[in-house]
Amino acid sequence: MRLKKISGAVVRRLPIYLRVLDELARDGAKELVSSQELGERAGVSPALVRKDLAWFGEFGKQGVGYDVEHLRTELRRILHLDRDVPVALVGVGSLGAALVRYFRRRYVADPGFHLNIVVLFDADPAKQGETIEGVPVEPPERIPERVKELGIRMAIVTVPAEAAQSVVDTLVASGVRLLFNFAPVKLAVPKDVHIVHADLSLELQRLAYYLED
Amino acid sequence: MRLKKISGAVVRRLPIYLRVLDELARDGAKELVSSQELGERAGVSPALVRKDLAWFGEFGKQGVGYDVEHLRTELRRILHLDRDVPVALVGVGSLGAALVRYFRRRYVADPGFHLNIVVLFDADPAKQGETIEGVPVEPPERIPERVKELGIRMAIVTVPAEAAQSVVDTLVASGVRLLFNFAPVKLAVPKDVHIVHADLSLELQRLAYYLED
DNA sequence: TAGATTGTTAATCGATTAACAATC
DNA sequence: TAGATTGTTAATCGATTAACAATC
Repeated sequence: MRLKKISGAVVRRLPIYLRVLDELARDGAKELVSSQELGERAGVSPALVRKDLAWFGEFGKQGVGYDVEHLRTELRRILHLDRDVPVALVGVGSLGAALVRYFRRRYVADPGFHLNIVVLFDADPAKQGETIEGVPVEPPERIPERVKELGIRMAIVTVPAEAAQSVVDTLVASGVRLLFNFAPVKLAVPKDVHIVHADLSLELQRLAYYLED
Repeated sequence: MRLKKISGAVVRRLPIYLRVLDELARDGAKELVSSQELGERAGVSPALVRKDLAWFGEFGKQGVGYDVEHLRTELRRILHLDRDVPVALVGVGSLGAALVRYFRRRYVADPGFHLNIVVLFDADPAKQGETIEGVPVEPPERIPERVKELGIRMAIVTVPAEAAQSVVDTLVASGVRLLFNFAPVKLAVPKDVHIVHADLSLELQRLAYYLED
């Protein structure tokens, strides 16, 4: 039940807070954390930490701080990371394959990481039937069928730029609503579909701006 | 000569404009582009396009628009993408190797893409001496020496989280000022060092927020 | 109780949009 | 010239910070 629309800037910080809480829980030194310390570790001001969390409820105790375990549980719930989320990846080139390894290993090693790549798609027949980290590669024609079977609502797109829009259309038509796109193109999607762009070339180019002359 | 400090939000949009101009130049249909069309293709309002560009000079003609080739040249210059920029990559795991392939192929295929990965470093002796896309892998001990020899001011960091801070310290001490970091940690660096974080797990986790309940 | 820290409101800051005179 | 579009200023919007009463 979300009363107000939470801004993207706030949502972007939630996983950072969660990561800090995971570290605090792992080190186990303290059961409580203040907005001061949480902010310091997350790279955010204490006031903003309190304001961000207050959108979702009253998780702290005045004069005391936040209970690490409790806040962790709440943040996991808010982020829907309290249960497994099946994810598809389309485009098993070197970047796609690297991401499968990266996320699958994380999933296996970390019981708190509920994002699970369960199926891969690639148009290259030579790759179909292969597995990467135990996950099978299937032909793109099977996207609608498999997405429905597996209840997939999130997908990673690592196909070449020319193929991206058509792959995304198929994914969206099949019911996928959350996309993590690595193709260097602007994608057209319905308003209820969320896209995060990881445009690595743009990021590297933007760094070049800061080269001193 | 930069009179005002340009905000990060503006800098982030410059490579997007450049990409749109590259597309327009490739298609070759028009020599002129309006802030209206440039904005539409870049996903930005026309007013913001004009305001962003105006920070750097007067590139347009009233009543006419912007000359595609001229604006392209100017943006390349502003972004320091008018000449080759040598880049190092540290951490040749599957993600690092995938990025080398991705960026090297782009560099070879696209004469306008001046970001060139010229040296790789990895602590694994089994990888040292290997090459990826023709680029040699060397031991991290050689970072200071090679960075100086090659005049490197930009590096991509794809080492495990535990190793990231120490690698970054070495890079910075060797003269690197621009970092593209894929390790899921906050890094401490001097004020004159610029970091772009590509924290892929955080991005995927933030998408999960939008899973409907 | 006294000290600490939250949750929240008001003030500030910065970025985007609207509007329009200048001018091609 | 008339129409179009820039460059720029003022208005608006949204996000962050400062401040503090509430309260543990």
